[in-house]
Amino acid sequence: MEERVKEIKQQLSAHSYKLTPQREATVRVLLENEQDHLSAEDVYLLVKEKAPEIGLATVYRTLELLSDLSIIHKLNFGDGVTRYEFRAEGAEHHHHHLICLHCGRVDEITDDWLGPIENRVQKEFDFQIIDHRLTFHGICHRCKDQVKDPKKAVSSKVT
Amino acid sequence: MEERVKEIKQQLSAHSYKLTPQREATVRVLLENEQDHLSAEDVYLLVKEKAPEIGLATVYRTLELLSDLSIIHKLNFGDGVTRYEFRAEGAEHHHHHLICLHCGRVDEITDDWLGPIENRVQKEFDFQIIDHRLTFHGICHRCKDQVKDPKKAVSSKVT
DNA sequence: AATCTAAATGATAAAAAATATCATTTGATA
DNA sequence: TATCAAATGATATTTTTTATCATTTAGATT
Ligand SMILES: [Mn+2]
Ligand SMILES: [Mn+2]
Ligand SMILES: [Zn+2]
Ligand SMILES: [Zn+2]
Repeated sequence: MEERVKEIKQQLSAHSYKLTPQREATVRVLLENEQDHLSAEDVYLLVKEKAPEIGLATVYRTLELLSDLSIIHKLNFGDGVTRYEFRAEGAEHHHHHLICLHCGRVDEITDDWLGPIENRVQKEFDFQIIDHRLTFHGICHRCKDQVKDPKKAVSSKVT
Repeated sequence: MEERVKEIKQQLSAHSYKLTPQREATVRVLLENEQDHLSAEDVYLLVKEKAPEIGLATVYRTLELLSDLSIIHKLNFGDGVTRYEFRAEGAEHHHHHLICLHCGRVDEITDDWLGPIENRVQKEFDFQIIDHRLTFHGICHRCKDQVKDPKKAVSSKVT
């Protein structure tokens, strides 16, 4: 935790940004909720608990900054809000997500399974891949017994 | 074109919805721009050209209806607006997209390349897949000569 | 053809998310 | 300690989407 914060401080200084108390509080909230996918509003409410004077705009600005520096990733699960998550250590690409249409939970595939497909894309489309987004929508293992007809679980509300 | 419209009319009636003039105009705009990925605002402006009296709310309602009936797909390319496209004939799943970070163009992979990965997901995660979203961000074949260092083309603005 | 009625529409208000503005504060450096 | 660009907080504004509601319409029923 402390090491991660220090590391981020260095990443910021490397680009001559300061790790202000507000930024540090935001970073800590993100680290403490690393397995979640928090929205800016989520982060704001959590940061307020430890730094009540922080403004929403600062949270947005900090998230944007961390995203620009590739310290965190911006995510969009099609529910109308941008979500954020820490980027794993050496992760080259976004990892994959499994979104349950029944309970809403989000699971992760942290290994990159797209290698072979990306080779095909580069070859067949002459498209140089920089990053990707892969999300599966379906029924998670926790819900499978409660869902009789999975085909009826509509994903049309999700983009 | 006429057959497609008639077919959609039947899909609507099957759920006791009417193909009103406004809905038909909207459907025609979507059909005439089938290879694009139009936003609601885009559709609205195009529909206005042939049916100037239409209201924006009606366009939103129509797009939502067509999406609920799985006649069109809702898309989110992380640029802040929801986009829409006709669903291909027998398409089970969303097709894949290649988004160029340099020119913004969107190309498509209409074949479903995710079969093997989906099998792994179902097996290893006990997750029953209903649909998926796969997008690649990178440099398209048209732009590759203009982009010296593709690694620098940042995708951090995109969710 | 005239009447009826639920569905659909258009205008517009409201909500929700994100960004812009600007006066004030802060923190690294001299 | 004084300086000053960077950062912040409050809040206005923009943008996208949804909700509300009075009015109109399409299609069924006489
Ligand atoms: Mn994740
Ligand atoms: Mn497409
Ligand atoms: Zn579930
Ligand atoms: Zn391009």
